[in-house]
Amino acid sequence: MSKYNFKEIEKKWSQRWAEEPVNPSGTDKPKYYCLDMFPYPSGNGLHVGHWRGYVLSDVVSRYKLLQGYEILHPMGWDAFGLPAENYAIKTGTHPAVSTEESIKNIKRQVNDIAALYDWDKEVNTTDPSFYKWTQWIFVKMFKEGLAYEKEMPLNWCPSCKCVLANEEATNGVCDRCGSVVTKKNLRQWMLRITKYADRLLNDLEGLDWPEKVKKMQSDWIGKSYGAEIDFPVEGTEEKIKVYTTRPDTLYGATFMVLSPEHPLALKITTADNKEAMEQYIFDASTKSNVDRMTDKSKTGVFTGSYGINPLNGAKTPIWVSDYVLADYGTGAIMCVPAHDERDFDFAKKFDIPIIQVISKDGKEQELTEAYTQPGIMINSGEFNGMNSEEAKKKVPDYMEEKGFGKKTVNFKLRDWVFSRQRYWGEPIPLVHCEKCGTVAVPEDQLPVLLPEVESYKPTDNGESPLAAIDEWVNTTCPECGGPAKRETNTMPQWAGSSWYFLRYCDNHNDKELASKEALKKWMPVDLYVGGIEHAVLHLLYARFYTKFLYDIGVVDFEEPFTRLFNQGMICKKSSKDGKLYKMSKSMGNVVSPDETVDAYGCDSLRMYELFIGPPELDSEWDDNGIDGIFRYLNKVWKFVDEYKDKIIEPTAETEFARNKLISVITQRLEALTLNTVISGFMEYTNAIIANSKKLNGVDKKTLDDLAVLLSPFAPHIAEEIWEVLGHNESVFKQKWPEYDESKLVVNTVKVAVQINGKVKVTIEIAKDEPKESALEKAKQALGDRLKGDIVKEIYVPGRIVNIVAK
RNA sequence: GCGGACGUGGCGGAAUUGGUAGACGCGCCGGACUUAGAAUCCGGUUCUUCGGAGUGCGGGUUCAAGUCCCGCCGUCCGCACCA
Repeated sequence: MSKYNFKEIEKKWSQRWAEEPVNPSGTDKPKYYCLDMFPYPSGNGLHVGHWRGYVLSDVVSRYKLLQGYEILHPMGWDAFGLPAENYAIKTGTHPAVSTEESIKNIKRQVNDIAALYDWDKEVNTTDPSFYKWTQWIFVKMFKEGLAYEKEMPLNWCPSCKCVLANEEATNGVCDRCGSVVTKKNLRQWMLRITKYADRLLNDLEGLDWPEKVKKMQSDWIGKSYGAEIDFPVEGTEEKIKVYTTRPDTLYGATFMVLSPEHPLALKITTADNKEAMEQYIFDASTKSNVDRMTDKSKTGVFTGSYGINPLNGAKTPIWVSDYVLADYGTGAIMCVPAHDERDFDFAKKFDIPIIQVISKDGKEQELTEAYTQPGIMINSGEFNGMNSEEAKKKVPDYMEEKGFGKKTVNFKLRDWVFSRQRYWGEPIPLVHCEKCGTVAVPEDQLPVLLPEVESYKPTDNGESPLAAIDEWVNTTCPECGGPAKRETNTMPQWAGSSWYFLRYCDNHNDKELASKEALKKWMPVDLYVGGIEHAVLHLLYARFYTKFLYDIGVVDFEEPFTRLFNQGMICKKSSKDGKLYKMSKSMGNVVSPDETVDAYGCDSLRMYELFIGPPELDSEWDDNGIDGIFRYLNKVWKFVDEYKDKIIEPTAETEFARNKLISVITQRLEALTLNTVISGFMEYTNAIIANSKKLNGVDKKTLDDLAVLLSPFAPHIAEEIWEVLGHNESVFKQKWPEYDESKLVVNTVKVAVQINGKVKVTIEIAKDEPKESALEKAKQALGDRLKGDIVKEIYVPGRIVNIVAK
């Protein structure tokens, strides 16, 4: 008897597939585009956690292949970024060199997965033939007025020495390195993503994405409906525009607050408050995001001026406080302490009057905290007695009529800070000319190549290392031919990944980013698999890019990713403190796929990656867990070896087992409950083996179908078994087996018999046993355990008998 | 603070969506084979005082609840003064 020699089998088939790909391109079959989020080619290589998503997407790809689709399942490298650059600073190695080495190593590891990747379709964001088009898209955005330069206080990471987009600085820390982000006033390139806010929000609805991700995006976009209202400043010509979502509370406004950055903050401050105000504004400007967020105690300084409430003429003191954000709404608010928690805190601290204007029952109460619920309007002149939800609509109408304000919409989403002060990124293809201003590099001169530099070190003054290369910086203006200087900032890491999925469709094209036909054939992506960490960043940017390319007629769809799947992480107990962490070098809990493949083979690792737990949840790596899979594959191997020459005609029971296996695997695979697919394999191959023992043989169809069903999961052993069964053509040229529902019908079923809902015995009866006789048999089986008067009898055919007795 | 998800044996996890809780696997226990071990195979494995009890805790709806409702407790995730 031959042994399951996985090393030999896997070597044999990986060579065979390299010679003759099982997924030929250019067919007229329907398409299926299954995409992995492409990795950053880190020098650390892959661990078994990285495999998880790649195995999942490959299983789906191979399943679709067997269902008759032509598959696009590509892989590439998101290779710009800081680790290679930091390594260059330390060692002097050019990032391009270390990146290439990392790619070579990771590619070797990725090949171990035995995914369907067609390396002819590979993309690399740092390849000039790729970033030419990254720059081209930027030029298009620039020409459409979507890219603009602006000086403003920005998130600055003191460790990366680089500005960060809002999305990269959540919780006030740098997304990449965890350093506390500070503010720095800098002139930077911005992308007008806010122009797309409504579309980015509305189009979420039609996507087959995890609800969690959709919610994170819609929260990030943060649309709110409200009103802008003008408060004249008493004794001046100035007006302060405030934004509020609670116009119904306008009668309760007892003070106003400007953000420290508000242009009027100092201007309307009276002489005796000036010094304190200057100090406060200065302190606020040096406060980090983290401090501003974690310390929620209210501080502020009175300007000495008053605003006039346009609705009732009330005089409201104007304060300056850092709890009001400069870049949201108008940077100024009207404050209603009775109905807003933050305003309540502030009013209590600075002893400002609190006027209740909404009440639960229409009566005024002693408020110990802000009342934020809807209710009945009080103390509100002509609006008294009205429901506050109605007043929310009526007050803005009234204000509009009187010319005091208007209804508006606001978003939390900010424009995208797009320039970075680092070396290893795409140069922004712009030229600054004294005569012509800022000019885009003509499209036929792209790409603007990244030049060689002497030092990769970032500077503290917010300048890119590129700024030091005079011969590169100094150029001629493409418009007037006069002297000009190149833009020295580079693009953020996200630029290439915002459109790379388009390039896979037609990666050798040097005329366009991809041809219309290729895009039409493959896009949009049918299934996109990757980690939840990109819920907002990459996925939001990619959607924005796609919508822009749609608007300029490059693509004919508005959403790039039809279905999204976020796989969970694989964790392992740390050797340091015994607690569960995601795999990382620093926690000492990394399991290398190289060693695992060496010990158990690729097929076992692939199946264990799926078996480890529900694919969308984090799972714990168990060093012994893979043994169970390895035993299973050995068992299958032995079974085929033993029975391949003992072929019998199918019987009702072999047909039942075969059809059951097909139905279970297919249904669970469709639902992507892949952990239960594997347990389904174990359960029903056991049934098949038991049958075969009993009948001393197996029918041919069962063996064949088992090989085909197994092939997306354990491609090598499936292919080998398929050959052993006497077939010449690859198993991947076969059709996914279909099951016959009628073969799954059983005549007798085991039914639980309950007394008062507690199971006492089980009986075997006909599937469609009539109620009368089912109850009769149930009572018989219960015998004298059934006591008291029968109150009710329930019979669910095929399921349960329940007798209620008192 | 606000929002969301989750809580099932020693462990990872199943449960046809209200119908026999613990599938499948790990681990463990026993047996076979073996000089012995490894591997393999077979059997057992929620607890139990053998009456029963049991899906974080307490209530509720129902003939029937892991599943639905209400209230707690705990864990994880997202957002974080967005007016």
